[in-house]
Amino acid sequence: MAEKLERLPGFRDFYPDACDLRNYVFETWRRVAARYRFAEYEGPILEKTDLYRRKSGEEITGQLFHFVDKGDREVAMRPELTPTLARMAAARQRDYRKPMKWFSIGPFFRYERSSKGRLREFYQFNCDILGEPSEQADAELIAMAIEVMLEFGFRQGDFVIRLSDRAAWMDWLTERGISGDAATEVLQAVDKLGREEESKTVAQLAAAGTSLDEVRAFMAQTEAVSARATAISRNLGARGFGGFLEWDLGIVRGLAYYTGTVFEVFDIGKGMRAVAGGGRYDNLVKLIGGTDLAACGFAMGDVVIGNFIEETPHAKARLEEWLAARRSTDAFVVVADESRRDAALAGVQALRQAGLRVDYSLTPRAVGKQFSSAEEATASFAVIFGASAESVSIKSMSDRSETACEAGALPETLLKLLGRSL
RNA sequence: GUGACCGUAGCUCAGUCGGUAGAGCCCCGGAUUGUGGUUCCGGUUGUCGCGGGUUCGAGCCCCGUCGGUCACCCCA
Repeated sequence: MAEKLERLPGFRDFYPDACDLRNYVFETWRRVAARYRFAEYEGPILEKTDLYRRKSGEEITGQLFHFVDKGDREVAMRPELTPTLARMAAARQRDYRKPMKWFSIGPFFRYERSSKGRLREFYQFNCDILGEPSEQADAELIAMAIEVMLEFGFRQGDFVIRLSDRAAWMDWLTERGISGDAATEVLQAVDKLGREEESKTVAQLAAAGTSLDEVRAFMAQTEAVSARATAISRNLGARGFGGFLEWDLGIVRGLAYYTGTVFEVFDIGKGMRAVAGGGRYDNLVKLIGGTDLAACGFAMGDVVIGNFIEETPHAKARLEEWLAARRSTDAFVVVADESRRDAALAGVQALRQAGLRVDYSLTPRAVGKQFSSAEEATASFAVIFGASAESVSIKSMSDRSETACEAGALPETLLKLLGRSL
C-alpha cells in the first residue's frame, strides 16, 4: 500500500511563480547590500544543538528541528543565523578589518505551528555590523533597512521604523534598584502594554517596585531618552530618513539578547506586523565565541515581506515589472518548413551565443501554434525559417512588420532591430 | 500548546431532502498542411484528505485522525 508522499507541514514547494517571487526578493536584498558595501557570507544549515542552548536556554529545543546524527551528535537545523555568525566572527575576527559589514541570505527552520507569515521553512536576509560599538553603526543598519523597503517600492505611509533603546531601560531600572527577575517583569509588562488588561499591568509593575505612571513618564521621552538615541535620530535625519522614525520605548523585542538599540520595520497598513527586526547585541559574540566583539544587526524574512509586497499595489507593480522583464523572450524561432529544421537550429544557437533569449518548438507544430507560443513567451520577434532556402524572415510581434535577412546575418540584424549591438 | 472554521479534478468552486459526482479555468488535440491575442468543437484527470461508525444506501450525518487557514501563546 503506497502511502501518499506529501510535503511536510510548513515546508514549501517553490513552483516557478513562487520561485520567481523568491528570486525577486533575494535579488533586491543583494542589490541593496552591495550598495551599502556589505560582504556576503554563509554558514552551515545544521549546527550543534548546544549553540542554540547557549544563547537561548533549554526551552529553545521545543522549537527546533533537532535530532541525534549517526555520530551521536545532537544537531539542529538552524532557526536563526546570529549564533552561527557569532561563532564565525569570534573565530576569525582578527582576519577582518573593522567594522565588519556582513550579510547573508539563506533558509531557516523552526518547529512550530505555522500561521500567517510564519512557516517552518523560511528565508532570511541577515545584515550585521561587527566590531563597531558606536551607535553610528546602528543608524547605518536602520538606513539600510529603510532603503530595502524603498527598493521594494514601499513609500512613506506604508511602513515606519519603530525603535527603542534597551540600554536606557536598563539604566532607568538600575536607578530604581530594580534588577534580575523584577527587571524582566517590568520589561515584559511594557512589551504587553495595550494588549494586556491595565489592571494586570498595574499590579505587575507595582510588584516590581514601580508604577504605570512612572513607566509612561519614562516612555514619553522618545529620542531624548539617551545620547545614543538622539545621535541615531540625527544621523537618519541627515540622510533624509527622519520621517520614517517613530521612537517607541514600548518596543522591547522579546527580551532577547539585545543590549542597546532595538528596532523593527513595521507595516502600518492593515497588516500591523513587524516585517523586519534587529538591534545591538554587544555580549553575544563573547558568550558564544569567547571574544569580545560589539555587534548589531537585523533580519528580514521572505514570507512576511512577500505578503506585504503582494498586498501593496505600488510594490506589486514593481514586482510585476521585474517579472515581465525576466520572462520576456527576444526571439521565437518558427520552423515553418521542416526541411529547414537544421538551419533553424543553427540560427537558434547563433542567436543564443550572441546573448539573446531565444526559444522555439522542440518538435514539429503547425505554424499557427508556433506563433501562439511566441505570443505566450512575450517574444519581441519571430524568426521564420520557411521554404525559401538561405533566407529567413524576422517579424516584429508588435507591429507585424517583416524584415528579410540572410541566415548568416541573423544575429547582427536581430540585434540591430532590438536596438542593441554585439 | 489552546480554540474556531475548512478539506470535492492540476487550480477556483457547485453538489438540493442521504440515492455511487459537476461547472469554469488551465492543459492537450482539432477547425487551420506557411503566419498571432478572438471564436467554435473535442479530450484527459477524482480512493469526494484518511480511518471507522450509523444506514438498504454517505461527498452529505456521527466519532477519530491528518492537513490547511485564522486568533491566542511564542516570536531568536
